[in-house]
Amino acid sequence: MDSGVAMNNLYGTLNELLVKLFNDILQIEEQALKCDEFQDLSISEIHVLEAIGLEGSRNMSSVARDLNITIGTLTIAINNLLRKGYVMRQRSEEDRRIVLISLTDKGQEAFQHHADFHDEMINTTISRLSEEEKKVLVSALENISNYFKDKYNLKRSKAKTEKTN
Amino acid sequence: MDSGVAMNNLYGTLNELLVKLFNDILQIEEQALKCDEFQDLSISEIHVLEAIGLEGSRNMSSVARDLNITIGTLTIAINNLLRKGYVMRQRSEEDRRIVLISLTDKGQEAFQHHADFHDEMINTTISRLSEEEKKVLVSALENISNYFKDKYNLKRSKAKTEKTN
DNA sequence: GATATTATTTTGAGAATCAAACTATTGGAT
DNA sequence: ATCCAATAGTTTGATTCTCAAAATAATATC
Repeated sequence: MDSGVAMNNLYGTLNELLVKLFNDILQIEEQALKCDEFQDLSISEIHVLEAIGLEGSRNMSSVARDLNITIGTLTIAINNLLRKGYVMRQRSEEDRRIVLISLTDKGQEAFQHHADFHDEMINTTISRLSEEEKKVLVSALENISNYFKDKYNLKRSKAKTEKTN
Repeated sequence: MDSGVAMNNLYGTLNELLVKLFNDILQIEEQALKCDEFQDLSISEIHVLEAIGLEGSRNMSSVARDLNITIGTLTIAINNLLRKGYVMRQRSEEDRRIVLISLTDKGQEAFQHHADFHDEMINTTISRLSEEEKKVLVSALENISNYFKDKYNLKRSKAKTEKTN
């Protein structure tokens, strides 16, 4: 609520920092993407590539579920990624209703590029923190995460290996 | 999810936590919004209300800059918020080119509702940390934030020290 | 074989966004 | 004073992301 009590500026500081970091990361992800050879990919599209993953083919439904978008939305995204040469689409032989999608070589490169960005961001962050800071940071983030999970019952995207088919 | 956090696997833990938190926060913000009386507000629109703020009027340019959107985009958002009764719009008397926008009572209530969500999130996090840990967390986040700001030259949205309430 | 179920695509619509063209106002320079 | 450049916003046209609902196609069930 309105937290009228004392409220040393720790609260304000922390709130500001988190909001700032959140905005920053969104911007950075966007920026890190656009600067390179994969300029024709949007953030959403990168997330689709991420969800498809490097290992083999996945069907539309499971990928859409992981991304928390409808299959219709995914169909459109895949159409575009297909046109740009990042993914392949083929029908399953066993069950011809099912559409299997997978990354092309180009798609795998884009995937890797994005993964590298994540790596660098995390590694650089870690390297700048003391051992104690690392512990506290992880513990604080776990706290927030658990609090969220309890309080709102979230649909978590891809928590498991998702081979239930 | 192990809370033991072997430090050698810190990278994976942190990466996972961040990705998870990101998805969560987006979903929760949406959800926390929709559940209540302000169902006709989107996340983007709430962010506009946030940027306008409780204190007096602001002009279009500065709000757009804070939100990292074009003035044209903001014009459209303001048109809708006006129609729904969340904001007021009037031209400045001193310089009639300038349009001043501010929150109506209803807009202020929506602002506060969103601020409460933030409050609760932060307070819950803080309350589980010791004094020492609080300091460490702030310092760690500041460290990361500054690194980002330096490395990518980010357009920062409103870093003003404002108190919620 | 008829019907129900499943997997996906298509269609129609609505936000959010941008760039570029346009309007209105102000501030200088002559 | 008048004309021109700069500034502040709005409008327009287009694109992307999204959903819900209708349509299509394949499989499963009875």
